[in-house]
Amino acid sequence: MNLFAEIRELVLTALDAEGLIPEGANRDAITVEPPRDPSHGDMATNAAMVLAKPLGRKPRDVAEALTARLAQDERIATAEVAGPGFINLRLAQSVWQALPAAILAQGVDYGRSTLGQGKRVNVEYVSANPTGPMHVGHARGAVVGDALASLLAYAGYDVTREYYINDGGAQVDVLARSVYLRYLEAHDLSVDWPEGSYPGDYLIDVGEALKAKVGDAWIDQPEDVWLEEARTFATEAMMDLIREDLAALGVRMDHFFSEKSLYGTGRIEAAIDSLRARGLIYRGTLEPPKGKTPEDWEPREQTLFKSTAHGDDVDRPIMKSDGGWTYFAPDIAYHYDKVTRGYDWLIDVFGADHGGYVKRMKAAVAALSDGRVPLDIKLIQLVKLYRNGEPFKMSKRAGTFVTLRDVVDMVGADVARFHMLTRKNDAPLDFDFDKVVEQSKENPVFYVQYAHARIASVLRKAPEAGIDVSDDALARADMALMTHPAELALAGKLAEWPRLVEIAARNTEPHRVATYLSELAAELHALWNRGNDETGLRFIQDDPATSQSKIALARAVSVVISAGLGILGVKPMEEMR
RNA sequence: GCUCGCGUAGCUCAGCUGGAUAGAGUGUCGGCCUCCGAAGCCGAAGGUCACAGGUUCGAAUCCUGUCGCGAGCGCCA
Repeated sequence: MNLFAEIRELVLTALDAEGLIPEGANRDAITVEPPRDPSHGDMATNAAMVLAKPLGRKPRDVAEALTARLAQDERIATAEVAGPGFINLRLAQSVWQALPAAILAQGVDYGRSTLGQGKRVNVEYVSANPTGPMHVGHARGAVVGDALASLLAYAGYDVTREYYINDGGAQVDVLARSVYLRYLEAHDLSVDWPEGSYPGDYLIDVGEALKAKVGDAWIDQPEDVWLEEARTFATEAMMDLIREDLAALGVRMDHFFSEKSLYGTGRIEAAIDSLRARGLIYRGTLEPPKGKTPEDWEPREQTLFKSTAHGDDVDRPIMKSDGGWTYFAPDIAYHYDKVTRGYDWLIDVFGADHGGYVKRMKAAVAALSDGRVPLDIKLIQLVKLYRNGEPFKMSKRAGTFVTLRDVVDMVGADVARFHMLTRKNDAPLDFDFDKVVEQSKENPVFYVQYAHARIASVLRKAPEAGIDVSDDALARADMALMTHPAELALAGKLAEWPRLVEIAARNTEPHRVATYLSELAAELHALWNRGNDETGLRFIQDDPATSQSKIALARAVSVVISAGLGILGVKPMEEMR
């Protein structure tokens, strides 16, 4: 149920009845939205201004004809022409009064949309290299990807959450060698750590586990004896670690896809052949990058993907001079796999440092799907850490490296998640360990939770006054008793929720949910405090029937907060003392 | 040099796929607890939406250019 969509249908019906939509007019351009200034009414439509030109009439003439027709509907209290041709609508009081009951009947599914029409979308996120525990930077990508997936599911898409394991490249060999050194240490042998290895403490346990598994069989043995097995052993251990980190943050994947599974199975070759069949693979020599030529640059013939055919700036190599694939080749194969699995839409959530790969990846998917499957890439900007307002310096060497687990241990998954969703993904994020747990209104996590807890407090207290506050009873409350403009305005805010969901989903911007929840919480707090002076606005009244009508409104607010927090992956709090 | 992102109140940021007088928090100043949770609320003050053009009924939003900040730029993922 979406009140804005309903009224928009009403407007379109009225326009048709008046014969005001000429052949070929763009109906999609006609909108019904909340006016920025509440004094303009509950909703406003631009219909007259959009249609004036194709009709060859003045906007105000069109508007007059439309308002006359709209005013006949019982849901419309007043319809007035304003400004350059806006039509401002005020809805009948009964429309707002009916909303809380409708929300209580649907529960957290109020706001669910059919926008996605069951289309299948694959959201790939995190995809951290399996070489160590996840750090804060990964955490933001994980949270944004996870919330985006939930948002799209809520908006009617069939969503798959997927993690691409980079277990095929050279960094996994480095990992395996590092684990081998820890294995030797587990046997009390002293070792040298070469430059570029992973000396992190987290590998000590892995070395011990390896010792328990193979005993002393690998001591003093050459790499070809142990490397392959150590690689498998190490990546599995790292993925266990990563899975635990994700679980601590409340992130659950539907599918883990192994890069390694693409090698030696013909799957990379198949993907490249698919491109070759389209005439997009060739041998050639690239120009050096303009302006800044690398010192060791020399012209070299390579196997290239003609990504420029689909919008890239230069063609990209897919094969190294030693005959091996570049990292780009398995990426192509992986996305080819996603395309062949029949998804209608692909979304990749990458760190901002991968910005240079956006165009080539889009080009690859466009080519492989013949433009059928859109690929959207969300780049996640850095997280800047603070402690009490002071920048928090991270250094792997000094051991002050902040892991995802550190963040969860210090502030909790809910606080971390909400805070990381208060900003657009392409804006840097300040994360202050002290401020995010502060209990004040400058902390949006707290502010929203506090609103929910206050309502829960009312629901606990009301039965003492003999008021039945079960959802069933509240849904049957006599809402005609809820008449104060401040209350009707709050119901109006609840009416925006389904619309907000669709806007956020269309823009793939889960942070809009967090913004909306802050606004909703602010209106609840405002109404609450008005009750200090105007006792008639308190939720608990002497008359049980009046109480029920007001509590039904409050309960509807908490339902919407729960629904919104659910998308963000945050648990609503019943009390905060 | 090229590509992408960003530039909105002193500070941190929202801003509805183009709408009316651009909004919050914070900071400054002034109010509100005998009262459902004051961890909150109300009010005042604060703006050349980086700059210059363009598109149209209408631009913070779309296009072009300029400036500033960040990231990336052939066998590393």
